[in-house]
Amino acid sequence: MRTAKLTTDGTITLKHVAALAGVSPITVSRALNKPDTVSDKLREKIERAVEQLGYVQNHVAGALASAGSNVIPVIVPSLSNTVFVEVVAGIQEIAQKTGYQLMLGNTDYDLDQECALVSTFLGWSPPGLIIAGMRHLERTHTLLKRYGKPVVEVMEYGAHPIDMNVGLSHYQAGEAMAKHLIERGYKQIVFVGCQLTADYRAWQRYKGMDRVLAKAGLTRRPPVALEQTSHVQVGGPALIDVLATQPDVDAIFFANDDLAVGAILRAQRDGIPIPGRVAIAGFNGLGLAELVMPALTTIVSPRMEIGRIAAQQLFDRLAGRSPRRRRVDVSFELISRQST
Amino acid sequence: MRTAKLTTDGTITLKHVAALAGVSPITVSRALNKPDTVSDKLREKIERAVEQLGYVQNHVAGALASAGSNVIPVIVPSLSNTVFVEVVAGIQEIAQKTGYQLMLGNTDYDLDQECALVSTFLGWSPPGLIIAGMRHLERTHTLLKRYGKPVVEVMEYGAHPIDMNVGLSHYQAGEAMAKHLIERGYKQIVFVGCQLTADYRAWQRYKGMDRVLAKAGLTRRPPVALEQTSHVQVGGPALIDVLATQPDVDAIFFANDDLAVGAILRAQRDGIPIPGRVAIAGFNGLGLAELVMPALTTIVSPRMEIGRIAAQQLFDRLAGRSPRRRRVDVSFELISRQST
DNA sequence: CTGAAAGCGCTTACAG
DNA sequence: CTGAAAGCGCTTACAG
Repeated sequence: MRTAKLTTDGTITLKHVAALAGVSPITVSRALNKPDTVSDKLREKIERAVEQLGYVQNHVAGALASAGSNVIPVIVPSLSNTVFVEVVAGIQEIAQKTGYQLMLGNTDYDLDQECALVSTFLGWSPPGLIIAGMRHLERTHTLLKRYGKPVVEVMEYGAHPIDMNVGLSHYQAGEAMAKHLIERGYKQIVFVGCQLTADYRAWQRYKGMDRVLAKAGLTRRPPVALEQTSHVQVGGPALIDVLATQPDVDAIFFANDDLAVGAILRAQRDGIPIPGRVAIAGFNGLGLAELVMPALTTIVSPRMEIGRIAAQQLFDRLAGRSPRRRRVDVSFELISRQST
Repeated sequence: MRTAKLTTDGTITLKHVAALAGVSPITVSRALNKPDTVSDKLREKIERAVEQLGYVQNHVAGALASAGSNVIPVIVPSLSNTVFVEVVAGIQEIAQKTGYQLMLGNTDYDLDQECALVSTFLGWSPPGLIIAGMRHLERTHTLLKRYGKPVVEVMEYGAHPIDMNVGLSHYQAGEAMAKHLIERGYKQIVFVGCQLTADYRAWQRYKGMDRVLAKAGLTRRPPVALEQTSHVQVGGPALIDVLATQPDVDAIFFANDDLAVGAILRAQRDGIPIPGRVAIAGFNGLGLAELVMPALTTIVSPRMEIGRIAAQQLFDRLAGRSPRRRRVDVSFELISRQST
């Protein structure tokens, strides 16, 4: 028997509102969820009752009864990387506008963790889900496939999405930067990144670069894979280290702008001429890239836009509109500046 | 009648698992939620059944039945500001460890939006809630008070928290920086920030600074309040503008490091000597601050730590432990570098 | 250690 | 436009 408890904890429910307004709970539910289906007079009376009692709708009960909620899980590998935060911000922007809420999961680049998160999140019967990346455990894949509701995989653009996909080809981005560096006359090019095993998108950029170097018959160096988490502080020491251990290197393609900016600031401090001694390129297109000296050559990825499009695709589907394209390549732009 | 639907959409429920394992649904529920209370034999049988059917627990139903969930709403004013993201990351770190999920809300510095978010979030019967800031609408305040579960207000440290509070005094931070600048011999000091009406924590820093200037008998200038969103790109133009319109200014206290770093990079580009022509100070303690030239004097706020402590306090309370202190002043550290 | 009953607070068809 | 009944899928006491 819970009746006693109900009386005790004083939760205000639909029934209370209904009683005060002198209507049935059903009518209250309708007045709240589909205002048009209720006469003006009743609606006003109900709104007053809601106000007076300070009634807060119980979405848990609502979700159970209607087998659906308006909470969208978003799963990303990291929050310390601006890139994912910006994607989340883009999703947020659209979600909030459309009346959806976000549930945030962070995998820390761990696929088991990702699987656990997906499983938990699906238990909330979300109307859809957004997840970063296209590499998942078999089990994660199965869960999402069987789930049967809209899923958007974001960040990279790939061949076999679970459902929908918004991103860019990191492989092509790597190719583009390699071509740029070769055009500028650099011949001894090395890739420097952090945690390249986990951050396989950075790895894809390396592979793209490597392919172009191979085709051009240039020296192919193994990537410099740093252990630390990527951070602006890491770029400087990495630069010094590369110059010491591989003195013939004439260009460094950093996995992201944070590292590259760190390297440029360090070079400036130490009086290492960029690009005279070594050229430096980044990836992401942070605002900072054009402010440092020399300004940084980088590839701009439209992160907010990825978030916005992903959310839009999801909500289009939820609204019954089928999105124009199931897969969206947002592409990228190489911006050549003084650092190369 | 929903039975038909159940059969149709093929959702796998506790009942299905129970049937396959040859036990009652209650036992399955227990095996999943309180494994110790079930005999090993049954538990294994049940786990196999779960695996075989690919059963995903329905948390919505669970939350309704037990009147509680493990999803914690976190409400912040912005996601484009690193500061809040870091707090969220800190919360995440602890939450994930403890088996809680985060529900993310973004108010865009709008108190009405904040109120709407609180109301919606409370409808999910969360076990607690974390919210940035201590200034809310009356209605928001009432909702949270009446809610009766743990609430942590983060970012600033203040006098009358709704429940718990973790942060630092921005007023004191402003005072500290003003004292530092005065000690260094600067006399014409101005505060520059973005959207100071909405970002009232920045405003508090200004007020703290202003108080110290007043006490020292120095010129009190109105703060330069920029309209744009705060961003590293905004700092440079702001610097140029201040030097042009208030040429006697000898020190600028920027509302945050992004602006200050932007200013320093611009000064470098334009050959404006820092701190010779004008001293520059920031707030936050970003990694970047010590890399620019000259290195930036700033105040370090322990953002991740705020998130961690807030989450810890919340979970302590949820676990029945009363946290050591209801209010935590995480304080700050002024780091004096070459820019002042 | 295991199970039958009741209930969580809503919404969804179905009538009127 | 409004309402009575049934049910969403779980968990919480209470027995055994």
